[in-house]
Amino acid sequence: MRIGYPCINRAIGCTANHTFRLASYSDGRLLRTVGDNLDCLERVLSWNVDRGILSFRIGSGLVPFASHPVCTAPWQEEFSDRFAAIGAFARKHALRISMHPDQFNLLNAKDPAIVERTVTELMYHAEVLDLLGLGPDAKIQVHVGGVYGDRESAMARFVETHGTLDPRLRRRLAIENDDGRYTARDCLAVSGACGVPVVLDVFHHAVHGDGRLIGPLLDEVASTWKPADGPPMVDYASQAPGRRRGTHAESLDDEDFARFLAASAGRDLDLMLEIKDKEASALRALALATGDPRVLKVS
DNA sequence: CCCTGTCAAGTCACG
DNA sequence: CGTGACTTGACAGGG
Repeated sequence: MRIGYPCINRAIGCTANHTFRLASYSDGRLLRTVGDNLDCLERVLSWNVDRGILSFRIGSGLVPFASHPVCTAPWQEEFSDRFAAIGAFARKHALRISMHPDQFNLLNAKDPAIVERTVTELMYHAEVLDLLGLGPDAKIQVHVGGVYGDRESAMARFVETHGTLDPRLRRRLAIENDDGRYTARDCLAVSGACGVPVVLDVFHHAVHGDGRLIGPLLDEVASTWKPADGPPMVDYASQAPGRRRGTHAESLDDEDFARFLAASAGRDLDLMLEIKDKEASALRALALATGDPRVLKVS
């Protein structure tokens, strides 16, 4: 199991998510920002590898405005060597890399213009992973999308659009159950219709699921992943105590995490910890999962 | 230097 | 009908 965290490392003191206002766009500003972001991404991956953290989700803001018409800078050519070097590092250490585009990406939107913008944005994500030279196990995980008052039709639209996607994108696409619209069962139905792998978010399943136990559900979800897709990806979080239901916890809940480990034992999967304190909880989860005695004694 | 309103994009629940 | 939440705050102007 490769454990990781999304997008941001709070310990190093750099961010790979530098951006700027659209109004202040210039090619120079964009290239400078992308260079800064790649510098930090490189540092984060290296920091992670040194500590045994082998999964990482790259933030969508790595190249700000990449899919916006304003973005005319040739960042792909400018940084192709740097992408290749970072990707080579990831392959050397067998890192599980993924991305998770923003919520306004809706492949099943009713408005064709929204679908078109979504495809452009998702193609940018595929381009980043291609430039890194990563295989199809480097996934782009999205939610199924909106319901629009008719779940069946909305799911059918997703399946139809999925069939029209550029193979460079389709081979990387995965869908994840969300916390209010599409359950894991819904995602499995969509997967059955078009073959897209399903990322199980265990917290979303707890907040908005059908009550099924995690173990059997993991087995069902795992069957949607073909060998080329890599081990199934699973997102984990726990409820923030006293906060509104569905809010992610600030730090790892040892007992909840231990329950997850017990329920998922013996299965090959890669785990993304969506906890607000990021790498700190990932390190603790890694220690708990591998039975590091120094940590186990404390808890 | 710190504070805070605002930032490309969409949907939906909630008050 | 306005606001917050969503995988993730960061930018930038004003005090």
